Amino acid sequence: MGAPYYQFCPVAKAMELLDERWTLLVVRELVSGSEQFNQLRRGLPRMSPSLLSRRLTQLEHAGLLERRASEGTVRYRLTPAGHELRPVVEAVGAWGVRWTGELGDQDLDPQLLLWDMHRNVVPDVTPVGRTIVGFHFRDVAQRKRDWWLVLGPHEVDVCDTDPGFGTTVRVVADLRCLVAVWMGDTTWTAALRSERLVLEGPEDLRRALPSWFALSPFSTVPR
Amino acid sequence: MGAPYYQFCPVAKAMELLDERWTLLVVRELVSGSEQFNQLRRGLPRMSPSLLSRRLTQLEHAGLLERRASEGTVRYRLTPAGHELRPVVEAVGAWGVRWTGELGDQDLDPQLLLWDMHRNVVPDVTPVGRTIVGFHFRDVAQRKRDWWLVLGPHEVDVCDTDPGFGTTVRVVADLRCLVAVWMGDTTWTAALRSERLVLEGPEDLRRALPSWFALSPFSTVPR
DNA sequence: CGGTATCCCCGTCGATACTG
DNA sequence: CAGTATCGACGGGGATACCG
Repeated sequence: MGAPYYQFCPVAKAMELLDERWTLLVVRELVSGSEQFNQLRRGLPRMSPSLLSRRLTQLEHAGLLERRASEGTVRYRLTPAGHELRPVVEAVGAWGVRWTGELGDQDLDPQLLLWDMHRNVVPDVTPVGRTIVGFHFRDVAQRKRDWWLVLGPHEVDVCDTDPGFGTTVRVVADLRCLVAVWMGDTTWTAALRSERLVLEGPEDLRRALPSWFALSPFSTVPR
Repeated sequence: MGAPYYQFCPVAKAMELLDERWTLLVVRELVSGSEQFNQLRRGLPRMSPSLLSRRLTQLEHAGLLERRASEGTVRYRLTPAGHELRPVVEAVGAWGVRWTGELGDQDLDPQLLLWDMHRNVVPDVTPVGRTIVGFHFRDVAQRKRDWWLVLGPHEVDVCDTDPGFGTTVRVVADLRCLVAVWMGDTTWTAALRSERLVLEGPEDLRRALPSWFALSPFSTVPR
């Protein structure tokens, strides 16, 4: 599907598929649990829909995923072959954590952070009923400064406008700092102590909030 | 160095480097022990020298390898960061072995096979002194049909013309069959029994020859 | 929600030749 | 041995608009 290398080496044969731009990130999204087109888009905001569509078709033809339409929505699910790319994604990510260096400001996207966090809310640990977590990123441009996570009993939603239920707890932070916490480069505790991250709201909820989120799967990679 | 994804995800940051065409194959060659420019070229025959040069520069700037000139030759060596890509190469290759499907005729290059085999000759198992192993691929075009491996006491050379010392043992085979043996998709025994591979020469050497070569690192991947 | 349809540009890559 | 130099084509991908 990609350009051939004309080598029998399995690394070459695999990379004919995987070295095309965006491909492994699409796989990452699928491995992370996204199934619908627009879910994938939210995890890949800079990818054009036409290219996403093409990549999904390629992956389907390569036997890595199955496209299935049901109940008015289309779902993309990894096949066994696709699932076995998880170790590849993990190996690449683990290497990235260790050797990729400081993140540029360009890499710090609040939407991506919230999208990642929303998938990693720990059920049964969040308060009963609906909880609204507000986020305010002091160092980000106006338009992308404020976000909300609506933790419902059965699902979590990301909003870029006030959902209007009132905010239960508020996280005020430098985006870079919250990303560092999320990636495991620092801890909630250290971030709070440095005051680059502040929690606002009732004391018990402020104390509890860090436990509501599992960190990035790569936060445990030693560095 | 590659086009940015504008994501803080370590998979994305890593793939900015690794998703460019040829890059991971260059790393594979370095992991496999090649150090000099023209050694790398032999493992990447379809890659233009200018592109190889560019990739090496990129990898150097990314801190994955060190370029060192000594005694009139230039050597490229992986840094610790580069070495840690070995698990990535292995994961990609293991997936490739399992899910990449049948090889096309285009992928079967005798030169690459010989180059791979020459790096995996087991020392202390080959006969004392100089041994010449001839290869004749029945199903390959005239020009690339005959090859020789010169097993010396301290090095192994690949030749596409008769080195002229006389051939000790000769392997006559379908290229696809020998590749299958090399990749672990079949065994020397099965190949010999099927007569798609024939050994010519003194009986003791014919018996011993399979033990002279370690198979591809991916031959042990279960499938 | 789940995509197509264009359109154009720019950069990558491939091919080939050549050099210290 | 270890690369540069040059050049052209092509096609991947970004952007945007639009549709069922």
